[in-house]
Amino acid sequence: MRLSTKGRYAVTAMLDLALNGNDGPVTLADISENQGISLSYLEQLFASLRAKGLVRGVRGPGGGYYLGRAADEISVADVICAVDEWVELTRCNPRPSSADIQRAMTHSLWDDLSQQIYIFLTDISLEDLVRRGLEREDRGGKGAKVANLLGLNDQAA
Amino acid sequence: MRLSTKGRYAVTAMLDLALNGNDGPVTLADISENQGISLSYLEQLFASLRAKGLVRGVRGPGGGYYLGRAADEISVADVICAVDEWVELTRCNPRPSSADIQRAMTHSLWDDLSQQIYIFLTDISLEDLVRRGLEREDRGGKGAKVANLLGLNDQAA
DNA sequence: ATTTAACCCACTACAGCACTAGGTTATATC
DNA sequence: GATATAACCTAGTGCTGTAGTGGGTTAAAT
Repeated sequence: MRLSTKGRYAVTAMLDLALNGNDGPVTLADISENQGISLSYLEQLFASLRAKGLVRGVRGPGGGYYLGRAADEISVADVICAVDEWVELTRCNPRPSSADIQRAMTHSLWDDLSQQIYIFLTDISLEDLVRRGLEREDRGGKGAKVANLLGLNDQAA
Repeated sequence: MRLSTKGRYAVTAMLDLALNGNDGPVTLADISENQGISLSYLEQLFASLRAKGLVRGVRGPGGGYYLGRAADEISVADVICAVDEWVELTRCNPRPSSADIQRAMTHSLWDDLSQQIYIFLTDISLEDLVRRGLEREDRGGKGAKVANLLGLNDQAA
């Protein structure tokens, strides 16, 4: 398991789709402006996402991207794995020294942890994130929350 | 939250200390050989770990490193945060456009997730990892497990 | 026919990872 | 006290992956 800015970009872009995909497809140009990511970099990310069936592209004018499945059927782990492609080769020496054995020990313990993180992220869907975010908007609605996020409550917006 | 090979190196090195720290301090030279990490890189990592009090160095011959606290008092999050130092700057524009607002939305959702992962890793101690690993050695003891890890069960070791 | 926007490919600037190579200090041993 | 050990420190460097630029082509709507 790996967790980098690349994964974050992918997840936030997917959240963008989840939030705005209801009224037609979302263009990469929109996401690029929303998220402040370059268009071509997004194209690379979405090529990976598309290969895993996580998004569906619609060509031509009025086109863009939809989520490939329902938001509650796409886990955070799905998205991160799609763009990160870790191969994690644990090569085994034919004649292991005691150092090799130590390495295998700690490495296997790390793998356990990695597996636990993976399972954890598998259980969180895009829908979960969106709903949990919306739940905190009891008072004031979406605008107030965003304004609060931006630290705008005491100034003009 | 960030999760890279650097964090993995730090955690496996700390696990090395947890496993071998009972009979005297562990030298970085040992860890370097065990884990296949360069000595100087380990020194850099341990400088960070030392700064956070996660390890305690003993100088001179027979010296090395101990864990700074008991293994059940050191979480995986502690270790990863010590070496990764993510600053995560979320700058706010004085006059936010609708794109800024979209960005703040998805960014805050990501932060929620990041927070959840952090809490998750805070609840896992080095002791947990070691014990959980040892628990699977019911049959055959440590040697058999390691041999199995190395795929050695059918060949000479 | 033209425009839109997905889709594709090659190349490049940059940051952080991991290493190399030199030091200096503290301490145990002879 | 001389010596060896191993922590501790600093500067520099190659490498890998990130993120971007700049060109394309294809499919579909107008």
